[in-house]
Amino acid sequence: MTATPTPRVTIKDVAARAGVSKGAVSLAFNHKPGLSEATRDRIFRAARELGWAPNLTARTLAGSRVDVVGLAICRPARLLGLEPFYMEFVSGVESVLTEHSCSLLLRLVRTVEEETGLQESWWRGRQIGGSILVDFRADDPRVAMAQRVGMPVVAVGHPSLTGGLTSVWTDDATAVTEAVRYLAALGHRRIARVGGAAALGHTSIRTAAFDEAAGALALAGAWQVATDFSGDAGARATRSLLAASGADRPTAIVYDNDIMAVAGLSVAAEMGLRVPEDVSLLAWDDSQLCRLTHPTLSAMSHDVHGFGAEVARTLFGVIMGGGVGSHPVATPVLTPRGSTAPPR
Amino acid sequence: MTATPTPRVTIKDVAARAGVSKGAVSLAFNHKPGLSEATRDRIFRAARELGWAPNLTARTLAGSRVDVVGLAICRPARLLGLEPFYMEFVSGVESVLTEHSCSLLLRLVRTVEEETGLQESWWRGRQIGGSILVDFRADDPRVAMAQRVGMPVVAVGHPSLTGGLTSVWTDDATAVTEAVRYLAALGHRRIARVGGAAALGHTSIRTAAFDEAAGALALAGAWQVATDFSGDAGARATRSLLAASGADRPTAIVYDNDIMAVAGLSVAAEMGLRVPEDVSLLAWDDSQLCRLTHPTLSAMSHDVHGFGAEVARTLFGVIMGGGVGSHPVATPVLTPRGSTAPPR
DNA sequence: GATACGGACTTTACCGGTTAAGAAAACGTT
DNA sequence: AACGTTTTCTTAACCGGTAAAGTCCGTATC
Repeated sequence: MTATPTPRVTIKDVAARAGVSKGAVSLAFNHKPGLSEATRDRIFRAARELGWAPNLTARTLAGSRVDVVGLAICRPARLLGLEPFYMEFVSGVESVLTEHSCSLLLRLVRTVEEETGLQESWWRGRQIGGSILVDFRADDPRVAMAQRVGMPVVAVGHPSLTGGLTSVWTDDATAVTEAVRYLAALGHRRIARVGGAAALGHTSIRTAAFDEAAGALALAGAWQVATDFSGDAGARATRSLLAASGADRPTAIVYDNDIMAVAGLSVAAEMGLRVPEDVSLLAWDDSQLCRLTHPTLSAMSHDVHGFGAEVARTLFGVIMGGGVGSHPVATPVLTPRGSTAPPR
Repeated sequence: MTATPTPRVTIKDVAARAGVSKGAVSLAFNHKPGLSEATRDRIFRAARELGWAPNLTARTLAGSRVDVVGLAICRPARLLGLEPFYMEFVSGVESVLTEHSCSLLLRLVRTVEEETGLQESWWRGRQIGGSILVDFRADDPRVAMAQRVGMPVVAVGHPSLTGGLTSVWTDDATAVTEAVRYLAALGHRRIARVGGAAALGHTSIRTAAFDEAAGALALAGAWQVATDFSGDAGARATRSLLAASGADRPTAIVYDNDIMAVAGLSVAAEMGLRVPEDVSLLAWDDSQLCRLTHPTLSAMSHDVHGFGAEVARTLFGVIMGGGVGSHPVATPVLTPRGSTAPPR
């Protein structure tokens, strides 16, 4: 297997076998007019016999459409494996790509700058026909890059962050407000939020919305902590929030993803606090995980798979030259389960 | 953004600006000898000024190395999002690919046949320089295909399944035996195993090993159930196992992944059984999840991230023309936590 | 001063397709 | 029968690089 001499079959071989020119084979395989049914058949038969399929690299170079879309994720590799969100998002994206016989070019990067360079070189090198941009931050360099080089992209994030790019987003602000209102309606007056990475745009949006909601409801206590989305960070944050006593301790905590909520659940148990009697917990994203814990986790439920699919569909629209604009998708909907109740 | 005319900068432009031929630019960018330092500098300066980087598609077509590796996963998109295993595996693979400025071409497929065709066309089309094959089953068609076309691949699976392909695998049989012995040593005589998809090769290996271990230890009861790896299936299986009473009920359950173990934990709680007093649970893979539950989950711990990294390293070896053979990696190691104890 | 040689580039022929323009045969018209 | 149209294919020029072979030139050798 070391350097097995692979006898690559090319269009020339097929042409020779069918007794026609390269051009004819190309016409046949692209279903273009200008060939008789008879020759078309002969060509396809020859191709089948030789087991030939057009070389996509050459096809791409010659200027036709590229059937690969890019996705670069800017997060340490180790952390990524722990987050259900991305895998589910990717699976949603894939579900649509597959219908179009399109593949996903995936790459983990360390910084936004690295991603910006990568995306640009993917595009310039015709490696991709378009790209999905995620994890926007304020003044994101990818906005200008995409516009400068004219790369078809879909930005996953609020329009305020994604500039003039076509965007697909969920209304995080409204969802946060709803979460807080729900807990307040249950009677909670001291509410905390364990947020995600502070650098991310959607984190700031949620943070601002939380502050505003807390103010509007005149809560007696409102805390916010930033984390890196990991379960460990969620556990630490929960531990320090619950370590306080009396009026300094929140009676309800909202998490920015579900892995942290699971961690919070376990910290509460370990500290001898009952959920939801002593403290209410509310997760985000709502992967299957939330239904597997005991008590089950109430969550701001969000169809991440469907979200990914919608992003992919929108990208195809953009690549085809349409679908530009801002595409809000369904706001996460509150799904009460066993981890939220009125405070004692 | 619809169809922005992109002024693509090519090697010709750079050559013109530097006042040299295309060939010279190519030499400079591939760090090949035959150019004076002065021209080299001039070329790089010109390239920088024009913001040029070599077009990878063209470079690939011209016959140099391809910096993309393939991975097709044969599983319904929806299910994939739920499994921590793959995301962690992918993140491990990525961590090594990134070092080599290499990207991953990912695609979900429905059947092994579809994957076989896809992999072959990726290879023939020079879309990839090599590929990672996962989820082997008996008489897998990918083995013959890879050998026939001479595609560099690394097969993730036991050599008995992967034919003559270079393989990276963990010793599932030994691990299962160890898991059963451990539970038996704690005093358990009735042990169940909630396994994965029956069609997968490593599932059969584990199933056989469990049977053998159960026989060798002359257990009073040994059950095995096949699932689709989902938490729901794990919950169902657990519920039916624990519904029995007395001598028909297992006192310990081994799961084939951790999501099912988490589900099992919650089912036990819901049925009023205490873990580990009434029933011991043992997870597999051991993602972060196992440390986030309460009680924490004992597991056959397996560095999935490192496993992915090793697979990627091996693939690079194969692509370079070496590293052929069978590469066993560390056997999952038993990590006792809070979910296992002697039966009452 | 003719010969050989090595360094610095340029030329040119691919890689495997696509596609515009051209040519030969088949067809319909008057 | 002469002439314009189609239909059916072929030719040849790209796409943007790589790499082997060729050219030119300054210099060391005898």
